[in-house]
Amino acid sequence: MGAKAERKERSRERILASAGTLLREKGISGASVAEVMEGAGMTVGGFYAHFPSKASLVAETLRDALRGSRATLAASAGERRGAEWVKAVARAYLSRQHRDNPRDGCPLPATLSEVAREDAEVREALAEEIGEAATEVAMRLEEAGLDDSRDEALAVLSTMVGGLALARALKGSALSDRVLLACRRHIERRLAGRE
Amino acid sequence: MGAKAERKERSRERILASAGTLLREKGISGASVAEVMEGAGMTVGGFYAHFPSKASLVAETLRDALRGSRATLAASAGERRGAEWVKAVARAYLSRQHRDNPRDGCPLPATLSEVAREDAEVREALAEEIGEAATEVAMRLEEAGLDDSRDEALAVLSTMVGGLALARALKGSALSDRVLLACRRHIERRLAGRE
DNA sequence: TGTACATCAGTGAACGCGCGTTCACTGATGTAC
DNA sequence: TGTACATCAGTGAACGCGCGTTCACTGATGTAC
Repeated sequence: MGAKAERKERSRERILASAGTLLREKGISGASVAEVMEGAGMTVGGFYAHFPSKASLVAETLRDALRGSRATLAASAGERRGAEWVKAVARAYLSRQHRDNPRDGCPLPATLSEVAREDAEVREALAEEIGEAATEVAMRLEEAGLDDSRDEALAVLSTMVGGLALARALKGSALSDRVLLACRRHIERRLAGRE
Repeated sequence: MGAKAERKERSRERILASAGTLLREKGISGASVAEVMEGAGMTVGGFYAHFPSKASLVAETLRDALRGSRATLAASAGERRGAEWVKAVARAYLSRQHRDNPRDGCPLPATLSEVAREDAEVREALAEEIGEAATEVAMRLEEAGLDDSRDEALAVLSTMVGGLALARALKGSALSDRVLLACRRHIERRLAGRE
């Protein structure tokens, strides 16, 4: 690969990084192509040398950001296994730190409502990533000896995403902290007495 | 009150009804003032005789739609009490019927991500309505003999909203039905063995 | 190795469009005498 | 009861603005001989 192609590849990564930040902070409609490109140190026109449309960028960014977020969360659970791993991930996900710093976290709470109205391309990207996340959680729940571990994993993911999105929407109210704590406890209780 | 004031009041209700439908179907950014007014049988300009800004309309509509949705759900649980009431509400909320007909349901799954970025006015409206919904659910959980009933209520609400929003975003994938079912079962298990 | 031509990532201005909001206006309703 | 004036809900066109996308152009990199 020549120097030209390498430069292009690096530009593409800067675009995805910029889009990742903006998507987490402002959602899909709030992340304009012009602002994404500005964040990547370029001007609007260049965008279409990298992506055929905004929808395509959103699909790719969602995939990228979800994988990144999943890796960060897994790292925060460290060497734990089974129920302890799931509890550690839930604690990190449903933390004030995560609520107050969208740009470093999971892109879902900021985009979930909008994804439902996006092209199939975007929804398929989400479906694949959610499927993998559910598999990862289900594995730990199985270690913990739970039945129907995949269904439990999907319910735990729903509670985490719903709880964090709700806590963000309620910021400024006493309910916000309460929702985070309530969801954390709820998940912990479901796993009480498991290894 | 004269005929003029009555007419105005009826216009206001038509605006709120139109905004309610559009908010549930297209979210906040997708419900334009012009389209809301068209749905109410009027032209754009008249809007500002009823509301000082779009944010104000959104706050009022959210309140109105959340109350309406709460009443519908309560009706679907009928005369049930305690754990049975909560299970019936969760079944109705996390149904394919509700997932596939946003316009007749809860406005939260379609707007949650966006509300976090709205004015304090909108977020306060949400906080009040969520507070009341939590109180209503907590009452039934207390009847069922659960400890920390208010926290459990907030967690159940988070799971319902998160699960339905996720199921809508995943529409077209096999995961969509699975998420609905998983969240329903998860809530039922939490209440297993309660009256 | 040096020269001529081809490629194409990125620029910057422009496109049509829909947004929230403003405003001069109209005409039916309400009030004063 | 009848007439003259005031009010104000709603109209329809316009405002400035930001959106996603297009396009003629540029200049550095790559290729051919």
